[in-house]
Amino acid sequence: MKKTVLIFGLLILAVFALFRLSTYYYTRTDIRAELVIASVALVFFLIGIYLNKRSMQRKVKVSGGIDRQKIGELGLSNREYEVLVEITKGLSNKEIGEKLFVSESTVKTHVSNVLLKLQARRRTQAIQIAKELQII
Amino acid sequence: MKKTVLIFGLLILAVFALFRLSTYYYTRTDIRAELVIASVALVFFLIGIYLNKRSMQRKVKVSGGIDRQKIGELGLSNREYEVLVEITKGLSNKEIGEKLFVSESTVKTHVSNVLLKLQARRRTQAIQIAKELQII
DNA sequence: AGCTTTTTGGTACTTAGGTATGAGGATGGG
DNA sequence: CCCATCCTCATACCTAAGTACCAAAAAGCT
Repeated sequence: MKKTVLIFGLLILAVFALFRLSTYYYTRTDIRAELVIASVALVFFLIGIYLNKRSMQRKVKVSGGIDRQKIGELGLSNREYEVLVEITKGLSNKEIGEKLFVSESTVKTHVSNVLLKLQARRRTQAIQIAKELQII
Repeated sequence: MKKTVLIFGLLILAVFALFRLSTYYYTRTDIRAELVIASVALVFFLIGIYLNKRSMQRKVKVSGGIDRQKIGELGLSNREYEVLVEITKGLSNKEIGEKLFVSESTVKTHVSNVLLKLQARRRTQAIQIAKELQII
């Protein structure tokens, strides 16, 4: 957040400096006015692209981020969430057990709890719901 | 594609007109030069944002589009693909049957074929693979 | 018309997924 | 220390998913 403020402050300063500079060139020198206007136009064009790209990137990050708060609201425990993640990768209960070093029974228990908390009837539905809630 | 060319052509014309207009005001009238420069800056700033937004949207569309060609390469038939889509929505075989007005047996056959063609062992894995291949 | 692919559906069987219930060990807060 | 929560695992049971094999109607193509 501090970085954002800093960048924007510097940007505004630079814009102001450019503005002063252009009027200076316009009044005090004999450089052609078209050149001044054209360069100002170019610089602001680039600034527009830059700012827009920044805001777009932020949007992508937000939409691609996972909502950790919602995981808490749903009452999903650590282990349950881990199991959910493996489910979305398409693993079977057995494979999940091997990956997390627990028995298949344990995985089944976790899966059952996950389905309950996500209000899903099948693991495929859990995948869909988890995606909608942006917790994966 | 024609629309894009048209828009860009109009844009370039508008920019050129603006440029001529600004130099005209600058040389022939007594409007303050700062105003001219500032408005040119503003316009080009907005143009920068607009163009950037357009290109971004195109990117999003490309990344969000589904690869129909790949569906053909995989040998997935119409019905099989429809079933795959319903699988990714989290429906059971029975529900898919009701939605597509066929028996559960038929759905099972289609699912089996889909798994074979996607080289998946489970429907959850099929979801994952289909996503990677950008088929859904 | 003859051929291929698709779509449909069935039976029989195996495996995976999911539920219910209980229970013991680990952890952390009051 | 006690209680709640989490994690672990097991048994028993039922349902859904998936496989194998077959078969017939429908659609497309040459």
